[in-house]
Amino acid sequence: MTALIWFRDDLSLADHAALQAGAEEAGGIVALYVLDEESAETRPLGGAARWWLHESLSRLRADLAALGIPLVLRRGASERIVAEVAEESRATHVFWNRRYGSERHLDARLKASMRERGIDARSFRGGLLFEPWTVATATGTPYRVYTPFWRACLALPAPAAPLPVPETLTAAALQPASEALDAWQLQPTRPNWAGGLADRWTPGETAALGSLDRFLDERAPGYRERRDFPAIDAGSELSPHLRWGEISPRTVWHRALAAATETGVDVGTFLSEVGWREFASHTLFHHTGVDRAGNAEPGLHVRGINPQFDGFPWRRPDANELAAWQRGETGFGVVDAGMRELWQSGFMHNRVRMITASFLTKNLLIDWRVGEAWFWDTLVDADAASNPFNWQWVSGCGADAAPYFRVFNPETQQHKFDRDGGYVDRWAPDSVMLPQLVDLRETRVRALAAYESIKLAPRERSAP
DNA sequence: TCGACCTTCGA
DNA sequence: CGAAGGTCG
Repeated sequence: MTALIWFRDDLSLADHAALQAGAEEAGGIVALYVLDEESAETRPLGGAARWWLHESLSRLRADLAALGIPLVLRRGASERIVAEVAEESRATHVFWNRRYGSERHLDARLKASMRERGIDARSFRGGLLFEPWTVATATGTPYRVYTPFWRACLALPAPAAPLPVPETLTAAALQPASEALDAWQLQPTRPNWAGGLADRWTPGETAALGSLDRFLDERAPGYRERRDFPAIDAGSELSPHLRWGEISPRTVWHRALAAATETGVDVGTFLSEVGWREFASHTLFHHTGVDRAGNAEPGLHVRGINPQFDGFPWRRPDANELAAWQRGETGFGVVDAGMRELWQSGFMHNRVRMITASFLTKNLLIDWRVGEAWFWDTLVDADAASNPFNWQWVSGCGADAAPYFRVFNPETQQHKFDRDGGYVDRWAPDSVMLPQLVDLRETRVRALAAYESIKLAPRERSAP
């Protein structure tokens, strides 16, 4: 009896339901990771995510090796590879933890074809606190507004306690050959880029737990008051670890509540941020397919949730403007600091993400998907649900009827949240010398007019 | 049905 | 303090 455990967005040994089931039910384990850049349902990884994946896989491989289990690495279309590896190892069981985006359709097909061959193929709870089909309004529809969504989640039975790392694992006798991790060339070729990522981040399960503990010990007490100021390191920095399932949200949830009980610290605001991650994934689950394809335009990978915005008069991206935004050379300090923090470290402070996104979509009037694609490529925490969701939220074309007239003013924001200039000085001290790319007042008026145009006559607009 | 409400605001 | 318009119960 051999269980093939297919690792995907769950690169950990703790709270891994599929691995736990394999340890309990089968005599031997085969651990597999598939780099799938072929299937239509998977979105090709961005550069920063590829770097993270390389590091995370090498740590998972070491952690598994310490328990006597090799990690088999294969590249190709998931359905073909999993079938091949199951065959090569004479697997009787194939177990995995659920995914909730478009990939779940691929998973469903694979499960059916495995079962046809008499293999016990099963999926287990994945990287969410609540299964998306358990959260709905009184009329059974998906929530479109965050606050009632999260209230409903909190009224559900608490998420299951995280599972421990299995105490004993036995390697299956037949271990299929693995490709070499280095041969996948996940590391960026651009000199120095990976250096900036490595300076700030340590991927892997051990580091993830360390970040959570440090956050709960040191940062949670002041989190609510300090989190909006980008010059202060007030966040948990857990987002890339959650993205790859190096830590599960159930572990975060239960440890946070334990800390609250122990020390009385308020973790409500922090868990509510985990709630936003949850909301994005649930929303994507209910708008199946928007995370993939459907775009004629090259480089844009996602569709919008709200069809009313299909005819929105975005300006054709001016190459100079777009480059100035990407490089952090707009002449607006907090925008430039944010964009350079992103490029140099693979991350951007949450509030600054909103400011830079508002600047691109409102002041430059460039399609949110252009910015989404840049963030996808450069963020270590780039997530197929959260990234498009948050871009649409900021640009006012998400599921909720957002107040589109709410245009962030980067100067006002900088004055409010970086008054002492700590953040701008750290990342873009020369920004003050640069000419400002746009007139904030004129471009604000222009954006409001554009939004007005689809509101008044959504059907009269011709397709772009 | 209807009223309270909507993460992150600009002026 | 006003800026829409939809969501939710």
